[in-house]
Amino acid sequence: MSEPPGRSEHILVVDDDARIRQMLIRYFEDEGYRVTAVADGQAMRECLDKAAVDIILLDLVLPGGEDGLGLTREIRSRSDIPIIMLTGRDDVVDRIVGLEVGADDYIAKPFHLREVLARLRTVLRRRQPAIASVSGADSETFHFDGWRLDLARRQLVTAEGEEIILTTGEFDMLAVLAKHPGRVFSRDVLMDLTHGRTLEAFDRTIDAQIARLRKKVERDPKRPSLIKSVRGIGYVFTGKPDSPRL
Amino acid sequence: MSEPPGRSEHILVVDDDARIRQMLIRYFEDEGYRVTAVADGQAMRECLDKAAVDIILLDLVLPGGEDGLGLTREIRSRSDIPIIMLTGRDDVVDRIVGLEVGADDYIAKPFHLREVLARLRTVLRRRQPAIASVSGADSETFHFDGWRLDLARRQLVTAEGEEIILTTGEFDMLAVLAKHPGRVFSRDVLMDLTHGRTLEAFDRTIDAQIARLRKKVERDPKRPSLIKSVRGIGYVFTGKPDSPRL
DNA sequence: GCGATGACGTGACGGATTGTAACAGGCAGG
DNA sequence: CCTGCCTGTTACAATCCGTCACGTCATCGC
Repeated sequence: MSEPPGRSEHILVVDDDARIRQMLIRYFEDEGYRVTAVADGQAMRECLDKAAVDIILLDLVLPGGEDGLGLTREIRSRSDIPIIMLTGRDDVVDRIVGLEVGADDYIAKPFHLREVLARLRTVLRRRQPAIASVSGADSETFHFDGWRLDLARRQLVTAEGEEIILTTGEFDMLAVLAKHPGRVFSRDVLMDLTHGRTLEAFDRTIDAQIARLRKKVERDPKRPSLIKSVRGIGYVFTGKPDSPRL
Repeated sequence: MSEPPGRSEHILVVDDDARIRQMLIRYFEDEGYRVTAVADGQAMRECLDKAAVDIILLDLVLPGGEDGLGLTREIRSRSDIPIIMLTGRDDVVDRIVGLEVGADDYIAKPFHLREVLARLRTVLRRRQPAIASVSGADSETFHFDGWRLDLARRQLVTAEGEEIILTTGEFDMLAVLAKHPGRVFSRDVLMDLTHGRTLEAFDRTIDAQIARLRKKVERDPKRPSLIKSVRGIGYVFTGKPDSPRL
């Protein structure tokens, strides 16, 4: 609750909407933070070059051909500064991609200022490992049965070196499962993690997506070896993790 | 709904909202569980120190600077107690992080009590290798009579290298038995371990499942050599463990 | 030994769960 | 506006497995 006495945290806001910048500046300065607000990626770089920044609030969509995802990747390539992404309400895909690219959290617009404050404090407090494993430059690549699943490039390559083209939804599903081999995911959890919404009764969305995914990645979709069903529960990734880097 | 005879599972609830604690206590005690409910991380530690706990329901956000993620990490660093995290509806990030940090499952608030019960039983029954399996410790493979039972991949391979396709229920049954060669399991225990529920009178569920399993894994199902019956008691796994891979 | 009794094996049935083809709405790209 | 891809939905097929029914077998008292 109390401020760190020595110095206050420095927040960098990147958003092209002047009203939002103004609103965030006012609110967080009232809360005792130092705030710098800029409108685009170039100004962001300049700020990062000359001032110490503790956390970045980054709008996902920016004018001038740069978007938050690219900027996040850029920042992550050389720094661990916590990043909270501001996204549209329903950009579930972007959120997941954002996390994979190295953002620490996101907040959907429109947001309540109190919520932003809460998330910001959480991220600052949490900082350390958490997503840390994700933030490693290209370390987010999974190897199993000779296959390679590259989260950054969003591509899947077989043991024979052939790339398998997956749709966005298929890739997200596979990514969630492959990240936790041996873990049984319920359909609820899968729906939440891949779609950001809750499962309705008699909802076969997950099943259909799994079937389509199996048709692409399983040698014999009738006898899956990578993704197995667990009756009454959900699905589990049963690929055998290789020792990475071979 | 009779009590599990010997002992009941001990649930530790960690939530700062007294109403939620009260609600969970009442419901789970009615269901025959023992419940301890505390409000913060410190109380949680004290409880863990002095009592045996079977599963933890952990609120993600807690007062006093500690949150569920940190506590989960802390618990995981020294124990495998199953953890179910209680999260706000939209904290997708925290859920993902939660799973990565080692939680076994999560439930979004507000929740239905029946749902909590279902998840809890699932987790208790299927204590997941969670992150542990990622490290490549493939100790979760059993070898007997030249056969190989791979728990992570959920597959059974004969001495001739042929895979035998088992259903979810068959695999779970075989896994329980094969983990403890020579130990006689009563039907009650098998029902509990494979279905998470107690055996009703005149319930032939286990027998049927054993019969189906034998038909797939026994050379001569009439004269079983892997899974033998113990009249009046239950079943015992009599496969000869090989020295695992030399 | 012999029938009674109870335990176990197992085929069959059907409700529930899962697989999947087909369709259509939505959306991006032209 | 058209076109093609993606994906949620629907309907139906396949599978799983709890239950029932009946047959066999072990055990026991006589």
